[in-house]
Amino acid sequence: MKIGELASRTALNASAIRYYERCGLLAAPYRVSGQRRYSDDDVHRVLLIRFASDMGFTLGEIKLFLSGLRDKAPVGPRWRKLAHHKIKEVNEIIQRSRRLKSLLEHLLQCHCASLQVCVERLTLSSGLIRIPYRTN
Amino acid sequence: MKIGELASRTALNASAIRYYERCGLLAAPYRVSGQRRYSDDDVHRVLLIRFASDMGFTLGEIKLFLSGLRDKAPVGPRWRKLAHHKIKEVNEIIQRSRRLKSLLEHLLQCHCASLQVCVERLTLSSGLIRIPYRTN
DNA sequence: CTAGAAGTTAAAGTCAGCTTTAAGTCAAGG
DNA sequence: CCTTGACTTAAAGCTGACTTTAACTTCTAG
Repeated sequence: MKIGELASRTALNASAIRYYERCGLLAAPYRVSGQRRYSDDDVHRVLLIRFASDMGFTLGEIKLFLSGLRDKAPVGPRWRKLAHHKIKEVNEIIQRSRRLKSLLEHLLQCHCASLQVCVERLTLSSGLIRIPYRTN
Repeated sequence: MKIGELASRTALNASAIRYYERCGLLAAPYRVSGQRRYSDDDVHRVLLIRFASDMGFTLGEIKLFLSGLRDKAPVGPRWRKLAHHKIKEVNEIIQRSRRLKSLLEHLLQCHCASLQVCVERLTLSSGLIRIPYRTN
């Protein structure tokens, strides 16, 4: 199939697919008079990339993960390390999201005189905000 | 306090604080011979901004939220709408994160011959990847 | 008084992840 | 044959959230 079909099958823009190729996420496909031709395998690969990207992986990480997929060995140690690291990150995201959710829910149903008061009370008492956890 | 102290107290760069001011997230503070002077209230406000930003709010959203905070009325309908919308978003993030986590955990402990096989099995059978859910 | 740290500005740079543009080439239908 | 739409490239543009730079001024310690 040509790039247009791959694009519509993966709900991506053709330019995004070319971009992935430039980034080394997709191998250069064979061509018919200059035009790229793809297989069903490529559809799967692109969908996998998109999934990972939706999940918050950077293209660089995805490239690493996929290079782990190429060599048909069982899951290697470099790959495992990456995965463990990502699981930690994902756990943090889940925890922080839950905190945010309860903050928002409280703000929606509380009976404070004003948001100002309410947020102040929350942020001062719960330690939600006072502790800087940005580590970069 | 001067901008440097506010910056170190909030673990931000002074330039970020000036940027927030330019964006309308912080009011222009009073000045002593041209230099900005801040109060403890400003520390709280900046920490609140940083928290929200860490939580994935855009600066535009934070501006809206904070403008809701300024008028000392109880939580207004515009604010409530915003909060409801954000809760939905956060729920999605949590769900997707959980799916990613179990995918990663499975990949780490499964006994597939290779990652290739394992991922293929998962992505083909579970619907994890085949259904495009990017709606933008 | 003076060095140097910290403040000021506007404007440009950075990063990711694409998209858009410009200027073409190729393919398919009438 | 001609048009139209899909393809090609390199390079520039976009968005968000800052950071960096350049060229100053102001504060502070010795």
